[in-house]
Amino acid sequence: MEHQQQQNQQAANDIQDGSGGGSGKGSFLCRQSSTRWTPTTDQIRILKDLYYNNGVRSPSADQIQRISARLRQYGKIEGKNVFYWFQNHKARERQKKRFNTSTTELHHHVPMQRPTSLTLANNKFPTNINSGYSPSSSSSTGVLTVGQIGNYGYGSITMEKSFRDCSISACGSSTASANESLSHNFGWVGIDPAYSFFEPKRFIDGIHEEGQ
Amino acid sequence: MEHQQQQNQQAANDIQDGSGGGSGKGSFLCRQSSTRWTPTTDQIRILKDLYYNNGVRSPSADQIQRISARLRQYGKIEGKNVFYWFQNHKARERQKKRFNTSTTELHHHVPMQRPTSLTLANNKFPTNINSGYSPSSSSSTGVLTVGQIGNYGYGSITMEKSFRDCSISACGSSTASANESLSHNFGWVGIDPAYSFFEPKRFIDGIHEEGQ
DNA sequence: ACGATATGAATGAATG
DNA sequence: CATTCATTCATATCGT
Repeated sequence: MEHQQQQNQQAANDIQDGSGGGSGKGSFLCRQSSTRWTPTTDQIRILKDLYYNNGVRSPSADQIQRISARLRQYGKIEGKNVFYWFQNHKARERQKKRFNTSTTELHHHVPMQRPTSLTLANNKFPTNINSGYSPSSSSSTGVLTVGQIGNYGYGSITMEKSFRDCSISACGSSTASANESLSHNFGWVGIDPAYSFFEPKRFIDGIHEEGQ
Repeated sequence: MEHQQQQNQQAANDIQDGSGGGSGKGSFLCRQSSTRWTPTTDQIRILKDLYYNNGVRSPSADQIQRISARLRQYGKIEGKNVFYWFQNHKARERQKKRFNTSTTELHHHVPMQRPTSLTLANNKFPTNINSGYSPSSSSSTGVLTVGQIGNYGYGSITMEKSFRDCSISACGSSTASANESLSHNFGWVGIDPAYSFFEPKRFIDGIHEEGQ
């Protein structure tokens, strides 16, 4: 994300122990050969391309097959990886948005349906996530228009992070009003502290065993 | 926290690294200090308060907004910081507990990178967060905090989208092989407008193999 | 300075 | 589609 961290660890493909027998995760050097898919840079690039430049959000099973087949040349990959990738990418995008926007007026769905494309003339649906994105219903509507997507080049997808700003507001008051005591005025968090009752699950710490 | 280590260094400061000429690590011109959020003591205190005294473990997006807004008084913070904080705190607590639980001679296979048993029994409960305020029985002084948020400097977070993507896709053609992304027609992705929906379950299920 | 540890951030995989 | 868990990377800090 902000700054790719483990993206460089697997620049080459063939990360995960492609060796059939194995599970030789113990191998030094190649860490991560464990169970989880480690996308290569090429794979990620293509996935993002599909996501941002082609509006692919929830590819159909069929598309997933094709995509994974295509990505397989850059490294080991399975259909589910593609599936999860899109799911996660989309979910996190939305989630982040949710963190930082007010909830007071949350309109759940803006019934904005992306044109079934094929209009190729004025077909200019949001090319980047910043612009209005089509909420729901983007699921595999025939988005692609095999003909031409136009929009080559990543001119717009560069949302980057654009560091908030350099202003470092002090917000002094180190101890000024940092006195939220607690147990009483947490209305601002949304929990209801007014009653002494509490959720057994939450408080009884040693019990809720999340085996999972 | 576990045993506060940097708790004192940024007591009031205006968020880490005033840098400027600091050299050292920052040394980036305007880059408001490091890339990563460094919670202030007040922020941590409140977070722990919520965690231990109010049972907040996985705040909803809604709560995250409120919390981060509230914490912003004490320093720069974004929703994702709160989100990650709770995620991490919960996860690590669980991790530690895991060790503790299997106190039996589990010596074999401890893939953990850091047992970190050092601060184990120190602070896993509401006992003392650090500051000297009394948690549960805080005589409910009219704290009022919620009512008026100072909100000094930045009224608007304006944190753009703050997304990933910067990593590779944009212009860095690392391996040069995957060049079809931009100048390609994605016909290979297939456009199956007809049946669009796709059962994840079915797909995932049949996919769960592969492992080799 | 280094090495170890604590912890913020990211993301694959699941589950509801 | 939302949430959560597990893992892992990255970096700030501290101890020696």
